[in-house]
Parts: sequence; structure tokens; C-alpha cells
Amino acid sequence: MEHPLFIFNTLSRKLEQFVPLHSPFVGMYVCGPTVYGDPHLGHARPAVTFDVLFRYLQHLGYKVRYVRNITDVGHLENDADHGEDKIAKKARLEQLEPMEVVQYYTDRYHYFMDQMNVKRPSIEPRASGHIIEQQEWIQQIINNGFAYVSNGSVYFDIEKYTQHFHYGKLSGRKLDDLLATTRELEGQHEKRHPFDFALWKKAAPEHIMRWRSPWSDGFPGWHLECSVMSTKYLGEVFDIHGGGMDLLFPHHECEIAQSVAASGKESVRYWIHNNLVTINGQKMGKSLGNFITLDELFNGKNSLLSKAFHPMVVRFFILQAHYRGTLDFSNEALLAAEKGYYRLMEAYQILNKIKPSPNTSPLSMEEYQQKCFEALNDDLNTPKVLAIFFELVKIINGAYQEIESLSEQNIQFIKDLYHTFIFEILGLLPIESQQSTNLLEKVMQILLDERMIARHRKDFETSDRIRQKLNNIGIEIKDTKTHTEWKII
RNA sequence: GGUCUCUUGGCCGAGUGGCUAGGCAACGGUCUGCAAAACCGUGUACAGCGGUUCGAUUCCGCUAGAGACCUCCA
Repeated sequence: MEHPLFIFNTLSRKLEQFVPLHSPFVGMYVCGPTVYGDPHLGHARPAVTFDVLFRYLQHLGYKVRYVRNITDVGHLENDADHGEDKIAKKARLEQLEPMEVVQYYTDRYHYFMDQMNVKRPSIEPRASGHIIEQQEWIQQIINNGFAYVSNGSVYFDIEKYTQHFHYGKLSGRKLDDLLATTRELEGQHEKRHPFDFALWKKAAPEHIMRWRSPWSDGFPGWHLECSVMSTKYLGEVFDIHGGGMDLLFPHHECEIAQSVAASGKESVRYWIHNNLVTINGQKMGKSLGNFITLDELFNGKNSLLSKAFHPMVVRFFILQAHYRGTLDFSNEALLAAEKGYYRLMEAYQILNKIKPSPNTSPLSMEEYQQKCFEALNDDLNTPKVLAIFFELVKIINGAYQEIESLSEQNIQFIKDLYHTFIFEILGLLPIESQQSTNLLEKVMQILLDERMIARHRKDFETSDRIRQKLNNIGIEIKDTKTHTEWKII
């Protein structure tokens, strides 16, 4: 690889050169959604972030196995629900089979991710399909002495673990601090220590989702599935584990502990975390109820939105910020992103209309390419890539007006840059204008001809009326020196 | 309360020890019958106070404000 990729590893809190364990193969695991609700903007961020990483690694020539799980069991609710499974609870509310809920929201998730041009992972395992493997892990951890059975549930023995290993190395937490701040939770009395976490949970009688086990009829603990499924498909040690910042503790910390307790090895080499989407400076999240679903975003039906936004605009919006910074949502910010996105895409269309300059322009296109790679290699700096492209947009527009000159080769080179960076790696696609049929083309031509005749005889009242009426139904007219252009907006 | 992070012009957001991204909005201009788009130009931002330095928005300290995690969460 001629361009070494550097990526921020949460484990070391440093920028590290990415070197796969078994090049050219790369194993990447990302925590997927818990399918008990519609996906919102907060789900889109990691999906897009790691989609870009996936795409970029592939572009660099790596053979990537990308695993992203579906959590369809195992998340406890510790409020008034007495450890009831989240999925089961929702099912009860809606009078549905749990698996029906799971299927519904999984389909929804896929649908919206497809809309945003997020590639499907190589493997998308479900927690409920790996109960046996999870039980095997639990047994292994018990055998190794790092877990104990209590009243049909199995808990991870943190104190035992810390005698040999460092619990808190990823999140930088100290056990004493944790001790002082751990809250009173249901089932606490079953644990030896308040910070022990469940590997297996005995199910209450009314609990729908349950499986047989040596310890009780119950369900696996909420941190176990990722450890089990990642190593099952990627090996005991693999390259990348990603997810949202909010999963850092306790979820990812527990994953490390589980792996070490089971196999003696830490399985993840590069921990990568994306930052959160905020709204009014606050985390957008399920529990706060301040989230905007992708469905609402795409159809505009939310009081915070002035209009519907195209999925590509949302993707662009996400990529305009660096993945490790918070991204503040607002209607205004989205409108700005929308404008910018169309500007970027229109410049690509204009490339086909430029008259190539016969003399070679002094612009070095290779330099732009180089800068794009440097930006991506510097911890996936997508906003910088976009900034570089907006410099090109200026040149493209200038060339169209013939105040800048681009040679045939220049034009082709820029097209190639678009294909590589914008379409392939950033995964932004031009929004196809609603299939303008041949008939529409012809009708438009008649209208524009009539308008041109009116303009020629200085009947601007008529020409403006035609333009306004077309505008009202979503067709925009632009007069250039030689002709009139139109497009559906 | 503990741990950690952040604070960039009207908004969103990159980045750097000196050469001041980008997008959106605004203003002036070119073009146009007028628009729209595009192009050109303008606004000289880095929370506050100290310190290090020839020089700090960028490094260090303090203060203020905001946020995240400590409980399921992308």
C-alpha cells in the first residue's frame, strides 16, 4: 500500500498506522442496531462511518470481512421492567411475536440503510441465532474461574478478573471509581460485587424469549453476543472493532474482559469509535426521546424539519463532519448540507458540457488526488476530502464559463476523481432526476420554445408566467447565453 | 460526586506554533429584460485570564460554559 492509513485507536488514544494481522485480509466488526424501534439519525452515523471505512479498505485492495450484528435478544431493561427483555416488552405492547418485531425492524433498518447507500456487511449475524455458542462461552469462562452461578444466573467475576488483568483499560476507568458510583440495580443481591455483569440471566416466568441452559431457563447477558459473534466469524484475534462512543463503557470494556477470561487473549487490535449526533447540544437518543427517525428525515414529517431531505443529503451531512467529533443536528444545518450537496453533484454534470481547452492547463490534477488520499489516510478525514472537491467545483464552473481552462485529460481526470472518491469511497451518488421520459422532454421543449418566442418579442409577462408555473410544479428554469436549461427540483 | 471530552466568524464544520479549509447564509459587483445559477470581491473567527515562545487559535495552567460516560443506548 503506497498510502499508509492512520486511524485513531481508542485503546491507545493515539493515531496508529493500520496494519492488518493477516494482510490482505481484514476483519472488521461493528455493533449493529437493537431492532426494537425505527432507525434514527444516531444509527445512521456509525453505519455511514464504517461503511466509508469498509469501502476505503476495499479500495486500498484489502479483502475485508465486515460483520455487523443484529441484536434481537439480551438487552435488559433495569427500570420498572424487572430485567424484562427489551424485545419481549415491545412485543407484548404490540401483541406480536417477538420475532415478528425483530423481523419488522430489521427490514426497516435494511431499507433505510439501502436508501443511504450503506453497503450490506459481509455477515449480519443475529444474537438469537448464537445462543449455543454463547452458552459455550459462559461455560468456558466459568471453567476458567472468572464467572459464578447465582440463583440460576451467571455473573462475570470482576474482582477475580482484576487480580490478573486490567478491567477498564479501554475506557480508562478505575475500579474504585466504579465502585463508588455504581447504582442500585435489580438483582444486585445476587451478585458478589455490584460491578459484576450478567453473562446469563434467569428468565422471570412471564418472560417470552427464553432458552434452556445448564443454569436456568433464561437468556444471555447483553455484552456477550458481540464477543461471541465477532470471534466466531473473524477469529480469536481480529483487526477492527467499531461502534458508537456510548458503547465504550460498559459494553466494549466487558467484551475485552470476556475475551480475555475465555481465551486469555484480547481479540481486538483497533478499537474505533464514532462520536454522537447531538440535537440542541444534547445527545440524540432513544432514552431522551429527542431523536429524529430516518423515516421522518426522508419524508419531512417532523416539527423540527421544514422539508423532506434526500437520503444522500443526510449522508453528505454526516460526512461533512469528522467521525470523532459530535455532529449537531438542526434543520438549518441540513438545508446548508443540501445546497452544498447539489452544488457538488451539479458540477459533475457540468463536466460533460465543458468545451475542452486545446492547450494544457497548468493545473496539476494529480495533486488533488494526492490530497484526497492524504485526507482519508489521516484518520478518515472526509470533510477535508469534500473541501478539496469544492475547490474542484470552482474550477469546473469556471471552465464552463470559459474563464478557466481544462484540457480533455483534465476533465477525464476529474471525472475519475469523482468516481473514486465521491461515488466509490464516500458512497455519495447523484440523485437521479425522476426518470424524465422522452415525452416529458418533448413537452418541455415545446414550452421552452414558446417561452423563447415570447422573450424575443419582449413579452416578459408571458415568459415569466411560464417559468413561475413550471417552478410551482417543481421544475426550475435557467437561462444561459445560448439556450434554456431545466431540471426537476 | 467520579472519569473524560469539547468551546473556531450569523449557522454547520476542517485545520495549523508563523503561510488564516470548505459548505450555507449576508453584503457589493459581473452576467441577465428580470430571475435563477455561476463567477469575482468583502466580512480578518478561534470562550476568558495567565504562562512557555522571537511568535499561539494551535503547547501548559487556571477560570467559565457545554457535553459524554458511570444504567439499555449508535
